[in-house]
Amino acid sequence: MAVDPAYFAEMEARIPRGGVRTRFAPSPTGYMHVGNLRTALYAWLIARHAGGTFLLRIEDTDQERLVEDAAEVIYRTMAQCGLTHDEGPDIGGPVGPYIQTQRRDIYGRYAELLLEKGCAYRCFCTEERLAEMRARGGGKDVVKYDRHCLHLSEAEIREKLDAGIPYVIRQKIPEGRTTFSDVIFGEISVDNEELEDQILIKSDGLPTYNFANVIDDHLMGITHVVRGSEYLSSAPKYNLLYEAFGWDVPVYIHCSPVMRDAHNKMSKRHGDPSYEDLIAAGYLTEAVVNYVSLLGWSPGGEREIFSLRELAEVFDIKGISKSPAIFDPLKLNHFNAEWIKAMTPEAFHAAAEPWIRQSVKDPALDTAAIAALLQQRCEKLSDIPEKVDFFDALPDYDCALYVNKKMKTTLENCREALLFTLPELEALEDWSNDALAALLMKLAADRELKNGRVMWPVRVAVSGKQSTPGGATEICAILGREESLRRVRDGIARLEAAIAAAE
RNA sequence: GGCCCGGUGGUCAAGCGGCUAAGACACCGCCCUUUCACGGCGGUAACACGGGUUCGAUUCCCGUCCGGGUCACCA
Repeated sequence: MAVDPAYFAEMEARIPRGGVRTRFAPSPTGYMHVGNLRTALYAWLIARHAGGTFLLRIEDTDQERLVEDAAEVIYRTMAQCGLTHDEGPDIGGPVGPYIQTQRRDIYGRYAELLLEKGCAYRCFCTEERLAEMRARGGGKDVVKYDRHCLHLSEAEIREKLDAGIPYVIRQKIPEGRTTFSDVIFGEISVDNEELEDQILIKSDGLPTYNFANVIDDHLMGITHVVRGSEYLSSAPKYNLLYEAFGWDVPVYIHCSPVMRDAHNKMSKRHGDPSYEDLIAAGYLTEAVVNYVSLLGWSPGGEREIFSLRELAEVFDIKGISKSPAIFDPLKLNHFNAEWIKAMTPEAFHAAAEPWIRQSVKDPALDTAAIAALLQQRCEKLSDIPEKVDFFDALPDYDCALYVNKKMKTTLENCREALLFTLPELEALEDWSNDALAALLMKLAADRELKNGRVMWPVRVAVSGKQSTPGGATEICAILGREESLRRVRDGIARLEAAIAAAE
């Protein structure tokens, strides 16, 4: 039971020194929400900006909440976002293992060390006794552990140990006041009276998050700890632990949460989107990363569009804000639209094609040409199917669509326009957008009409929709001669029926 | 409830004692235009409140209010 100094010396020797080291340490719940992604992103950016090391560690000490294959989602999300790690469970590294359940004996050893230093003690209290203690806690809402086991004698401890009574190891909080420093929040100081003798090692022998975190961050040489602000209140306890071990305290960066609205954090429970949900909803990874980076951080200038690489260049911890940020899907839409517009036509076509094909089944239709019309007009890829459904099949539209005040169109003049346009279209040899446009504009000019007087009825006839990506001629060019002419004739028939019905 | 933290337009935010208080999204209007978009131009809209400190407070201090976090053998 005596601690072995050589063991600790060896562990210390493994710690990489010099250079920035950050980590992302999720617990595998099978869900990577936007807040998690942002935390990972900031940790990654801090490391990359400094030319340091970024590592991934899986915190799976809660046996009751284990989710099958949950780590896969994390690996996948990180990889897709470009948040590459230099060390981690899948690729190893100098301070492994990187999965907490595989480090079990490490925590045990360090807990023993604390025991020997007199900074921790064994507690044999049962759940029942604890519950009782809280129950008779008087009028207080919250009751700290009463240190019932703090003063057990060696003999008593021995006796209980021999009897096989389960126990936990608790941190012994000293008297006084603890002050710690956070890059974002500055100096924070609390009275140790507020701190409980928290459990370090659970009765199942596994460490609590709080303990494992301190041990791992130290043994893995983490220089900058990035985590959510919900850990701000336990930071003093961490400091006390570092002090007890005689270790240097890392730089703390506590980030305020990403909110779904003014009162609630983004959460799985509320159905808020995970990274993968956003991708499935038609968002681009670049846009998500870009937008998320700006939720609670500002580069200072007026520029907002940044690639991951550019973010790594300009990222500065000082730009992280103290207050929570509400996730605004509308603004994400804007970033997505910007990233879509920035794509090459080829890249956009590749990304858009599956979405186009959701509603455009006819293999003869040119998805590249359709994509070209779409690129400036969609915010999310998921906007696409609804916008292009008319290519496949003309919807059963209402002739009221033909009447447009701004275009000065009526049922009658639309019928007239289609009637004089139809034979010209039938005679047109070059069925390209340019030729179609030249023809229709000439037809309008010959009659001293605004282009819209001809374009509008043709566009309505070939699309059957109020608005479309692309105008009359672009749609005709994509539909092809036969289908376009068929739809124009159909339009004439519909107009005649509508006019007859009106009379 | 105790303790900790926060509070600039609807949202994200710049600001760090002296500004007509940036910019972006959203919204509205105009222009462009073969629809819708894109683009261009313009507009509405904010320092939670009350005390100090100061020649001068959005900026510093105190209080109030509001909001968040935390007080587990969860992370």
